[in-house]
Amino acid sequence: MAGRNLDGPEADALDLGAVFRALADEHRRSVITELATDRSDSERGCNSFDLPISKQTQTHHFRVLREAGLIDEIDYGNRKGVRLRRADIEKRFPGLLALLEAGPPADTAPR
Amino acid sequence: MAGRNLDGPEADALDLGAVFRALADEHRRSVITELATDRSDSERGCNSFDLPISKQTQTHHFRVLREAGLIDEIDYGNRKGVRLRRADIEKRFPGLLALLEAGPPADTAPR
DNA sequence: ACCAAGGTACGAACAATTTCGTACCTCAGG
DNA sequence: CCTGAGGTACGAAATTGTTCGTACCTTGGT
Repeated sequence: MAGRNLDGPEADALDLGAVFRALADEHRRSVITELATDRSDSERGCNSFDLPISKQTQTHHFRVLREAGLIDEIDYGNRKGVRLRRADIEKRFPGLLALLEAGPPADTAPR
Repeated sequence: MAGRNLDGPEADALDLGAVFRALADEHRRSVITELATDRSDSERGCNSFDLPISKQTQTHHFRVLREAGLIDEIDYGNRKGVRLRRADIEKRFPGLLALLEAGPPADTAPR
């Protein structure tokens, strides 16, 4: 079965406020950072991120990410797939994903 | 008298989480967007943004922006100046400020 | 010395967010 | 058909964030 896409906003309707609010949470930002780092943009399982939070809370966070337009969620009934909306994000907010990769505190510059 | 700079984080220590949390609020984002749009980077008075909130709340928001490293606050005693830390932001998170100018919902594409 | 304007400190009220418990749904595999 | 794994719905508790009232500080002007 092909799995049905749960709907988020159109590419042109991505709202910077919603995106920043979504990325303000550490758990959600770590998910997007991980997705952004994988240049193959392959679909990931929802539980492949091992977040240190309950599954109910994960449901909440993935919903926030989808409603912000950052990910697609594919519903297979008893499991769920996640895919980064890289093209849409890059079109609307070019460079945003690159920031996430540059995000971690500068431990890379030990003077 | 020259005014004393209130201290925020070093340029290298800017944290993406703190920055996103700071920009997640509409009032704070509007301030940074306004500063980012002005390429002269001149110092602004704190009350030149006419935010629809009380001055106590403004104090709170400007403090959040300073602690995130986005602005410098210059204390003159009975009034305060604000300046965007453009160079530091661009160094640590290149392209971030450009996103703010591209931020408003796409009303510019009426098909 | 006084006052008004701009700003801060502290604290409380209010609102939003994060988290999880309980109960339930869906599908794959015996 | 039963069970287990993965996921959602709903609601409540806890945490965090926003807002402002009251009181106070600082400086420039009168």
